[in-house]
Parts: sequence; C-alpha cells; structure tokens
Amino acid sequence: MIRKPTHPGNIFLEDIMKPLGLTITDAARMLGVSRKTLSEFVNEKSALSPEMAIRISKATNTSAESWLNMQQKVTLWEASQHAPTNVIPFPQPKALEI
Amino acid sequence: MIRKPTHPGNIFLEDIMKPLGLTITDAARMLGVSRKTLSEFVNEKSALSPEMAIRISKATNTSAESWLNMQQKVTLWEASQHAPTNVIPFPQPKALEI
DNA sequence: ACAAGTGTAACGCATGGGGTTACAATATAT
DNA sequence: ATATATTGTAACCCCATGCGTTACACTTGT
Repeated sequence: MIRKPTHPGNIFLEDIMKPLGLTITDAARMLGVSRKTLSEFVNEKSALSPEMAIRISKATNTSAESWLNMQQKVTLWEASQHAPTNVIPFPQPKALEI
Repeated sequence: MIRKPTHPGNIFLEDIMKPLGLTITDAARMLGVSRKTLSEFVNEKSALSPEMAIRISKATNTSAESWLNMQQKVTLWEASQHAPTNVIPFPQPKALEI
C-alpha cells in the first residue's frame, strides 16, 4: 500500500453530513457525543473508536463493520510506516493457511 | 451475532504455535515482544494491537489484515454488548429530483 | 452588529498496551 | 527425586489515546 487510506471521518463528513446538511454541532448532539469528539474525528485528528462506529451505524443505518474496516486500513497503514524490524520468522514446515 | 467471535490469540496458539512446537517464551523472543505480552495475548487477556499484528504477519508470512479482522470482530462484539442508546437517527437523504 | 458554527488548547479521567522484576505452580528431563 | 524449563500473573512503571468540559478566538451569514 503506497498512499494512506481514506480516513473514515472524511467519508462521514463528505458522504453523510454534508449531503444531509448537518452541522458538526447538530450531528454530535444526535450521535450523543461531544462536539469536540466529532470535530476531531471528521478532521482526522482521532481514530474511529468501536463505540463511535456503533453510534454512526445506529444514526445512519449502516454497518459498524464497514466503518471500522476503513479505520483499520488507516491504522494498519500508519503502523506499517514504523514496522518492527526485530522479528525472527517462524520455521515453516509447510504453507500456513489464513 | 450471538456468541463472541474467536479471539485471534487462541487461533495463533492453536494453529501456529502448537503445530510448530513453539513455546511462549521462544515465540515471544522471535516476535520481539516480552513473554508477558505474548502470554496475555494467547490467553485472550489483551487485544491484538496493530503492531503485534504486523509482528505476527512478518513471523508467519500471513496478512496482518486477517489477524486484525479477527480482533475487530471480537472488539465490535464486546462493544455491542453495551451499545449506546442515546443515538438519534439522522434524517434520510432526500430523493433525487429529476 | 449579532448569532451560529467551528477548531482547538488546557485541563481531568479512564482504559489499555507494553516493559521489567519476581514469585509460585506446573511441567519435563535427567 | 532433583534440577531445569515453562508458565501465569501480580505489582509496578511509562505512555498513548478516546472522551468530557470549559473557554477562547476565529469565520460566516443574516
């Protein structure tokens, strides 16, 4: 993966809030979180927490999984930027499935 | 989802470590983490972190995504057990005008 | 000018991953 | 039976992070 995956907060802002004409203040109130929490999320300053994913799924009738998947891609990409180098490969008698 | 999804630590222990005859002590050393960290993971006392997922992927030549997906299912299941109730559904988007 | 909306700093709180050290319990080998 | 290896976990530390409140300084639209 070369470029950083899209942050779910950006998608939430562009594809959900803006089309609905929702302000951060209002959306935060409806989601049951503070304005700061939502603001930082849509501005990509914080990650999507599982609880927030559930709130969004309830509010928008979407799946929490799909939102968390987006976050996971971002999180994994970021972790890959400083991947550990002191890992010794396990012996592999045969191909591992999974 | 009715029952709690399988913890990735359990899979790692049963499907990777045991078949390879790896002890926790040795596997921890090869992964580059402390024995405590690995022990708590395989005993399902802690979640799989993105960094640990990368270590496992490097050591076993598997995808970090697949391991994180397992963890995400567990995490989301747990969060669903105390899902927030103060969420107000967003208004549905207006139908497109022709 | 006024009100609404916003980003964010400065706090505090709680959670959680990870490290070290140490100890007791349980293998396993000799 | 004795010695060695492995393990789970407690106690302690550090650090990151999500979330809340309050407050302040913008910007924007009426």
